[in-house]
Amino acid sequence: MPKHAKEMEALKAHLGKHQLKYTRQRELILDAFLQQEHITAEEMYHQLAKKDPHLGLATIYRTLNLFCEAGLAQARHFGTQTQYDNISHKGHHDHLICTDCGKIVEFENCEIEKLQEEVATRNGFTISTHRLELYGLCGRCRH
Amino acid sequence: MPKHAKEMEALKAHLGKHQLKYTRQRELILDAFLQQEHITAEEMYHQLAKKDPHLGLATIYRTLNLFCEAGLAQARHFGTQTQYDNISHKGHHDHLICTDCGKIVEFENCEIEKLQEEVATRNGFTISTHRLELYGLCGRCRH
DNA sequence: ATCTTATTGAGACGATTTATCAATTTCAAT
DNA sequence: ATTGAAATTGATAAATCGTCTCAATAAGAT
Repeated sequence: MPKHAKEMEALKAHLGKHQLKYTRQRELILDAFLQQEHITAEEMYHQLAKKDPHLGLATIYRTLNLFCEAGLAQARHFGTQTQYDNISHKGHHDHLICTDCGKIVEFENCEIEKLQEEVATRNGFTISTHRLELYGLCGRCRH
Repeated sequence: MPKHAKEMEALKAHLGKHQLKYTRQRELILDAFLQQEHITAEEMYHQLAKKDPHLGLATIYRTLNLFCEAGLAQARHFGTQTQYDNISHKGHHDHLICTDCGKIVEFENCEIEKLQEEVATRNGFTISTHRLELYGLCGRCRH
């Protein structure tokens, strides 16, 4: 049984529903993508540079956007680049960031997420992912 | 007394501290900016196109970035563009963002903020600001 | 008023992403 | 297995967004 059978089925379902085709390139990109928490198109391009067949950068972009439409990925614009987040790893997108030394601490808090759901429901939204960043000074930099 | 006296003072304080100058352009852009919840550089460029003096797009970008450094604005990347959020009266700015149509709903939730403080304290951080974005589908786009 | 320094506007530039298009591949129907 | 219509690919051109450059101008201290 392949490593990412569940996600591969989800992709195939989406392809079938939209008269799209299952290609070797899409399989390669899916495999690489599911091993990451998040990745940019450029990073993936270099990661897969040596694979056969050779993958063009345009194909990487097209395929990552396809994953977004299929519900496997979510694009997030950070700085000048676009990060493609792996939805199946979701839940760990929260960060404490020290504005002085740049230190980043990851955390997860179920209570906050419950409250987020409440806010979303109250506004008619269905949340697929979120991003929470707390900026401040870490213990060492406060002195 | 000018409409945005408080914010203008905050800007002047920042300018003074960094040997920067208070120009007619910066005043115009500040006035326009404070009347918005959030705006892109391009939108502001068109809004101010008829003003005297004429404002170059580069100046708009430079000035909005200056506002970020001065703590009056916060940049947020959505879609292909950068939104500059007005954080001058609200100390924070939380968003529900529809990933389909781009609709943005603003909200605030004291309980979430209390929990954020707890997380920060537990990790030795002192928070100065934060960013919370919930991504998903709005009611209209869910069908 | 003068002088130093920051700022401006216009356009060049750089980085990222999308559009174009001929050649190739998929896949359903023979 | 072969065929053939339709989707996909890779290379590159083009578009988009934001920053950089630089000569001219404006701010503000002396």
